[in-house]
Amino acid sequence: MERYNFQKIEKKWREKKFAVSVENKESNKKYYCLEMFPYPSGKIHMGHVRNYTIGDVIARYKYLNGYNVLHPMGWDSFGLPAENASKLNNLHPQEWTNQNISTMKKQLKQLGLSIDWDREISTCDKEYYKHQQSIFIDFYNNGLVSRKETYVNWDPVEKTVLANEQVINGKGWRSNAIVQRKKLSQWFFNITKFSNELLSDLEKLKGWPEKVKLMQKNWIGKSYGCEINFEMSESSDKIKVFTTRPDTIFGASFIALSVDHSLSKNFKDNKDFIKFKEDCNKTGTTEEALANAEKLGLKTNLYVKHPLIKDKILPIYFANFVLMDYGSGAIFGCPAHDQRDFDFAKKYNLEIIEVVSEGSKGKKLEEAYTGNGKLINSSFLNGLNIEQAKEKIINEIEKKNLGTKKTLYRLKDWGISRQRYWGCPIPMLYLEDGTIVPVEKDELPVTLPKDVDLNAKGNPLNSHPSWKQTVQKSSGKKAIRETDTLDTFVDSSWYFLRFCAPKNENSPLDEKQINHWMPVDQYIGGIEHAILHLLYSRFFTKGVSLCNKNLNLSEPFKNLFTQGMVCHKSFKDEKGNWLYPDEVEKIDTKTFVKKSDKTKVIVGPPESMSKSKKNTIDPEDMVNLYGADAVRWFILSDSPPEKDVQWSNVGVSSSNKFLQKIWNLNISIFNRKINDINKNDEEKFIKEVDNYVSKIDIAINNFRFNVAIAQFYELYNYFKDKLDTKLDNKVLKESVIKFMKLMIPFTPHLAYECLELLKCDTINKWPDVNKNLQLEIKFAIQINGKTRDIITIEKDTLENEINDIIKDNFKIKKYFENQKVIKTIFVKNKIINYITSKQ
RNA sequence: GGGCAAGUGGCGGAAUUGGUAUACGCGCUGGUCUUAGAAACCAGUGCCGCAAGGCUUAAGAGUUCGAGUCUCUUCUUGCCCA
Repeated sequence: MERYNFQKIEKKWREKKFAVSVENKESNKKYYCLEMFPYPSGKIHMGHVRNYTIGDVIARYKYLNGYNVLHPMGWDSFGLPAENASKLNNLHPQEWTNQNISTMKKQLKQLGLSIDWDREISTCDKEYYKHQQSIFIDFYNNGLVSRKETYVNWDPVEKTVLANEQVINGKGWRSNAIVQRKKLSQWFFNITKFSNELLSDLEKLKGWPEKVKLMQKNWIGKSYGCEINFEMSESSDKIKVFTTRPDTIFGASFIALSVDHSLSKNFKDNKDFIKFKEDCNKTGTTEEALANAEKLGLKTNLYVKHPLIKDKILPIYFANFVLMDYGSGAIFGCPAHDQRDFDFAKKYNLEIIEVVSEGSKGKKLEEAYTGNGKLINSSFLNGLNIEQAKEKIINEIEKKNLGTKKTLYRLKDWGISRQRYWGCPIPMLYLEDGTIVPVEKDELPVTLPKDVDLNAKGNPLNSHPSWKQTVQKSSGKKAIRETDTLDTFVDSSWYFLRFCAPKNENSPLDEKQINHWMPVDQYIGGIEHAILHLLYSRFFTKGVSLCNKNLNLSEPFKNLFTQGMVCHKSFKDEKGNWLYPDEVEKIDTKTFVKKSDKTKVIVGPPESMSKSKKNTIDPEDMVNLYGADAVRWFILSDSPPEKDVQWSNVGVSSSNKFLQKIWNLNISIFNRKINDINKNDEEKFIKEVDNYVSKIDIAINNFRFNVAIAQFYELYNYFKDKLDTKLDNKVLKESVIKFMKLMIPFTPHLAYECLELLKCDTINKWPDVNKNLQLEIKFAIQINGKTRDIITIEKDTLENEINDIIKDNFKIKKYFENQKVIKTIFVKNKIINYITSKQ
């Protein structure tokens, strides 16, 4: 028997561009299957293999079920790693990126993915980013872009702005330098214009994991509270204070202001204040940094009147934990019920008045109490719970004209300026008269210059000798280009729209195609993008709909699936150096040694594959050794797709062996000689196979690929037993054809080869799925809730028939001796339970 | 500190959603074949017990004829937010 030669056969089908699932002209059902596109970092990794294999199973499954399937792929190809790599290798980011794309594309093709490569896009390609600039200008013209002075996380070594997630424990993620606060003029997308929609539309997303929706909800962070005006004690000036806990107003003991509060101008020449402001700017801007930093304050000589307690005055401080861009830049401190205020009050010896109590009176507070309870020491609020008190105090404040109810979101506008070269230039001009205007659309694209010094500190576009000098076309006025580039999250916030018509020259967004293909029916990617990428994409979808009335989109991704990571053991030698898996040799089940000198190796637990721990496995090596089908099969078989999977070379090797067995099963159909056919078992056999078809179909639909694969093993075992029976070869062959069709989404090369061999003429049609075909079932007999026997009976056997069947069952009989049955519970096709008691 | 998941053999995991716990795979053990090994094939494999049988889904309680599944308490792990 000829062995299955995966090298030869995978190559054959790859070259045929087999069943690329794009168009299926007869059908009008559409299905848009999208996996998160990769950053072209060099080579694909196992995470990509898992992500794209899952997507491919779905795309092929839907295609076989008669859908027109859009299954595109592209490259998220702008970003800092290209700049860093080019500094190391003296290679231009463009060339480095192109090389990586070409390597990774070859590798993806090896996996046999049903991707429509005619729609390939790359975000660093000016054919892509010119459209992005056009969308930016539309957003600008529709009030979705603004320019604001804000504090940013500044990395003093990299001389660049860091996103919050790039700040780790107050330090830059790359440089490890202590991050500073720096005021910069930045471009923003006004994502907060959609705060409420972004929150409420989450309810529409029935096909998203609850976990992701919850994370988004917390990120947007809607809360309500109120603004209260505190009158100064020495003048009629007022300070507007925002709070989410107006119920604690009677516990207020001080006012804290941001150093940027308008009142600070009175102190601009005060030495203490200048020093204090400098100190504040040494802290980062993340909530975590603010929470962990020591609470510092600077007392002023000013006081406000308490709005509800006659003759009570509160001191005013500047404080480092109050930020101008949250609320109004001023808070009232209620130390008893806010930990920051508590720390502050302890440090500066301020009054701590308890106004919410659990009931355990008399105890001295060791920390702020933020739990539920009843109001005390609060005049007309006494006795109410927090929610009631909030409502009542807000009413009272509004009635007395002291302030207003406000809804507040934790979500902030999206800062999109980056002081970097390898990104999409922001198409804005600064004219000599100080006005700022967008580049005119017929002047697009604003392309990146090729000759740039990446080793210069700061922004390379800014230090370029001539690039930023230009003129405004219509007026001929001299202008300076914006030298910041866009955050690369912008690039990935609309690529799914561009895939609908990637070659449309006239418009970034082809209305007809977008209205046809959108929303994405299934989006698949890592959980690490649960918040930002998905939120930004949702914002963009709403943004482009606002700018273009012919687009009617509210949400981009109908169904979302987040797959788990690929993990592997890590290895360290005795000195603590990380070792690659191929530097290690297995001696027995538990012992590993270093290949080179046979010294002991310490084995670490399975962890997400990472270059730093050297616990990576190169997918290309695996494909060369075991074949793409075996790699695909293994990565789907070993764990549910939403959970982490542990890579195992033994596992992929045994996948390869199983595929060989499948091949042998197909070959044996041709070698099988049956003279004496017995028709009796035929019906049962066909129904049993159809039952597996149904089970596998359900498993695929529910993304339970590991379960589907277990069913495949069972089905194979079932077939193997039938080879030696008197079953008609024709019947067997028809059933093997069904089997191979079910395999297409998982192992397309092998499946198509087998189907060709079997001369199947409905190659791209999924087998019919008929449910509940089983004729016989296993049935449990219980006595007092304990299973005493399992019998095989015809489906839908009735209770009295069961009683007859088990009458003489010796396993059961003894339990009825000296007992009477007092109750029977019968569940059709499942169990019968006899409850007995002594006679 | 708050929120959300999860905890099943030596390992990855399954269990039709309250009805046969441990499917399927890996590993391991024994056997056939082979000079030997690999591969392939056959058999076995939760724990205790010679057996009949008993026990078992992190631990403990509860609801139920019946709980891996529901409720409560505790412990452990992971993720997100602080």
